[in-house]
Amino acid sequence: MSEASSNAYDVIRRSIMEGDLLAGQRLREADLGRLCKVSRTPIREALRRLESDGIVSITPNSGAVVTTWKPDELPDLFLVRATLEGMAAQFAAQRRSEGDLHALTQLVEAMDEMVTKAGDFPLGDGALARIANINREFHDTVLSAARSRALHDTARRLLDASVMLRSFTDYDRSALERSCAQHRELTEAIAARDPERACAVMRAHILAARGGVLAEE
Amino acid sequence: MSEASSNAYDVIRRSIMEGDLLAGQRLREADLGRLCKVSRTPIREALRRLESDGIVSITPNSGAVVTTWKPDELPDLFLVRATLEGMAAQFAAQRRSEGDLHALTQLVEAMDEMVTKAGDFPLGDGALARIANINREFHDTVLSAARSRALHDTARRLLDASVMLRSFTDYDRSALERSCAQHRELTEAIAARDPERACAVMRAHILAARGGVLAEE
DNA sequence: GCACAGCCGATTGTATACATCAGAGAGGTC
DNA sequence: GACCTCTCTGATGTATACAATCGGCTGTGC
Repeated sequence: MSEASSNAYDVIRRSIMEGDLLAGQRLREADLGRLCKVSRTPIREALRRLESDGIVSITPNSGAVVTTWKPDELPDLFLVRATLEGMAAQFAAQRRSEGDLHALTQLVEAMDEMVTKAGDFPLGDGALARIANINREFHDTVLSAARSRALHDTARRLLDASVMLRSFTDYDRSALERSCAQHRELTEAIAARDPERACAVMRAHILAARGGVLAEE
Repeated sequence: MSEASSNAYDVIRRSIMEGDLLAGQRLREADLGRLCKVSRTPIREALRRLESDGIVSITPNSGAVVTTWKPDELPDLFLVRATLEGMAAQFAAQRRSEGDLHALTQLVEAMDEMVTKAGDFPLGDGALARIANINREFHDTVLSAARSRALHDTARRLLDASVMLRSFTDYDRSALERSCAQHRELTEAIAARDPERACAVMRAHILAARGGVLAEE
């Protein structure tokens, strides 16, 4: 797995996260093999890992597709995410290092810049993909700062699933600015080692996204 | 994956859950292949799935071992589990079917019988493995009754990790009886469609197990 | 006696060939 | 014309052969 397999895993995962492969799309092993320039064996291992990550669904003897979520499953998804990441924010406020804080601050700045300097709305795919990527890294950094293997491994799956939904797609300027402001406030709470506030801000932040997804239906 | 691979997955998983393969033990592909009577290919796929399930750890070019948990990781593990399964119990109280209730009742009866008719303590491995299995099924049934894919998929990993710890190992009679009583009370709360109580009982139940694990150190 | 380099066995990683299965499409029957 | 069945194609599932890598052992030099 040292090279071909983990490389294939990264390539496929990125393709899904960045929206090149859309939900429901069929993933043929031979095609992916050509894409990653390896044989089917490491591709199959990558697909199995992605399945357990929850972003690919495999039907025996039939093949793999990018995982789809039914609209009525989304409220629970975001609620569970809000609970877990809220707990992570709480722990992060208690256990963070200076390095964590530095990383969070940089990610807040980067996202702020992307949003404020953004041109006309709706944004192009490139800009949205970059913003989504920064957003994902921010949340992942909070999860790491919580210093809990159980929490990190568990919450990352849900974070990935949310990013996959591309619920940013038709975010308008005000929604993105609110999101930035919440990231900034969360970073402040973590910097101030205020666990309750960090938890509350994170919950509010994710439940806001939940509201946005529900409104799309 | 229709046959050999999923079969290998089940065999290895059961072996770990039932304590035949202990934490930290090396899992050689060739050995497992002989055990399951298949070639290394499906074994490798099973191991990759088990890794993402969190019960096997794979080091590239080095091999797979049964996942170990450091003592200082356990409090968080049980706390996250308590939160997720508490939420599941809450949803189960709201969304359960009559079938769910029937299954829970039967599992409570089965566990009760195992514990009350149990002979001298400490119990033998066989009796403990059966009790652990019923316990696992009970919790899994609650997760299913919550009717939430995000919650079920997420919480099952932590449940498996807890079962793997075999924290029952030196449960005495009183601890097992308390566990049974809590299962019974939880079933009552779910039957009565009382979400807050169901959540509270589940949290108390899991945090009791957490206390037991911590006391072992 | 100790440290280090190089070899060797064992194990994992990858590619390929073959077996098996699901689904689409043609052809036939009612 | 609708439906059923059969075949056939393309994909996945498995086994095996080969390549790459790791860890321990041995033997040498100091």
